[in-house]
Amino acid sequence: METKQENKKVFLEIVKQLKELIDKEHIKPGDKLPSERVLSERLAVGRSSVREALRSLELLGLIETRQGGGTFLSSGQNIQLVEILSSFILRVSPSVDEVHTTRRMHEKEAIRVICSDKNLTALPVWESLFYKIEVESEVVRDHILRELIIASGNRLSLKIWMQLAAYSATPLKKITTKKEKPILLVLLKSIQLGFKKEALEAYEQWMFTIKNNLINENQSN
Amino acid sequence: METKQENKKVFLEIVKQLKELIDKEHIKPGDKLPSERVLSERLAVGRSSVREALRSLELLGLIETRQGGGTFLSSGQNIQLVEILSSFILRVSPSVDEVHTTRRMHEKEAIRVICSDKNLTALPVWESLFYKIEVESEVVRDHILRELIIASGNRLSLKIWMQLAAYSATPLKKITTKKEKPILLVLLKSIQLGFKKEALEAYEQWMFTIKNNLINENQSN
DNA sequence: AAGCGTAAAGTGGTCTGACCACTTTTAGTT
DNA sequence: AACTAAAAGTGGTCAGACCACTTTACGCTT
Repeated sequence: METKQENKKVFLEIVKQLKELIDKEHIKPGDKLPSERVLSERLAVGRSSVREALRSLELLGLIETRQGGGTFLSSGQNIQLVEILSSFILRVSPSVDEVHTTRRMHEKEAIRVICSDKNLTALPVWESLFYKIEVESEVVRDHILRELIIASGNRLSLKIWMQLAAYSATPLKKITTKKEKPILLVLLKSIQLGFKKEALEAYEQWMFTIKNNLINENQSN
Repeated sequence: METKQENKKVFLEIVKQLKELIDKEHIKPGDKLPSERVLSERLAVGRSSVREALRSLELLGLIETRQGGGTFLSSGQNIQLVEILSSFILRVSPSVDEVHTTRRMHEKEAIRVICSDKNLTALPVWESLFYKIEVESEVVRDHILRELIIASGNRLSLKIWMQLAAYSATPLKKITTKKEKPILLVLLKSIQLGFKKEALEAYEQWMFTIKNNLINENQSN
């Protein structure tokens, strides 16, 4: 009677136990999971139930399966997710513009958070980026943005952003020295000083520059 | 030899066919899907394969299952997704604070977008909310926030927000007349006038009030 | 004829065993 | 030591059997 709370579906319970097993056995992305038959024995459930759980995780892109080989903890991204979710839930796949707007939202918020926290503005990564931009000049844009969001400390936001970034791949990935470089330096310097307003302005300028670059690219084609 | 491209896994193929079936038969959210046995016959596959596909979609929250009742196309939210995804990918489930911060981010951005667009500030829904708050006083907070994001026009942001909102269910769902009401009226009025700064300030005040309410609630226990 | 209660049918939940296709390992031969 | 073929391991799929639960249908009572 009192066990009604625990009366979850078995395959969901397996998903949960699978996660615990991964943690406990220190299975890392790319590593092999126990075979279906072994799992079914260890968890004392039927193989079909194990398969239902594994198939679910596969659709989510969390594991990869090779027939005859085994089941492996996934390492990379999972593009199917976005596609399936959007085709089922939204019924209309999100427009390019929506993805773009949403990822920009997360980036701007990261800047706001960082500028408001002295511990974050003093992070060594800003010096590092400074150096890379000024000397190497071969920095990928998304890398900088990623660092911003990582620094903001919101891992959930980072995860969402990575999904969006993977979805809206930018044609021009690396910075163009001429115009972008000075703007980026202003952005980073503003961040280091905690100048929120200035940082956001530089960010907007940066996005504007990127946009113009894209237009020029398209025209030359 | 040339069929190697189509050599997809059966359960993925079923997921695809299931989607087509839903479209073709005009199955709407809440409607019942054919039974597992029927599906297995119609698609000429084993019932276990059908189940693997259905269980996958269930984990995604796209369908709901009632034992003895049937399988239904999901209508509402799906909590599990965020939880499972984050627990597997992030390896650390997002803290309550992260979920909270992220959903607030989307709410604030919606306010910014709305205030910057005359077409949006003039939306009839603001009058409607105005009326509900002032007269009925029984409005659910999340409902107001949801309208904000809907109005902002970013369906993707809305989708993400709904996930987060479902995850961080607020104990106090309805507005408390005494303190919140005037703040909310300021918020809505500011939006109608396109006063971005004032609207955001009112929003922050609102969140502050809610936070205080929660603290008081906890103390009285 | 209407209402009710029970039996039957329908449906998801789970397990078992079997077979196939493919990969990895093992063992044996050269 | 290198190569090859057999064996073991593993995922992929199917069929059948029960169980627990819900919905439907039927027959009885009123």
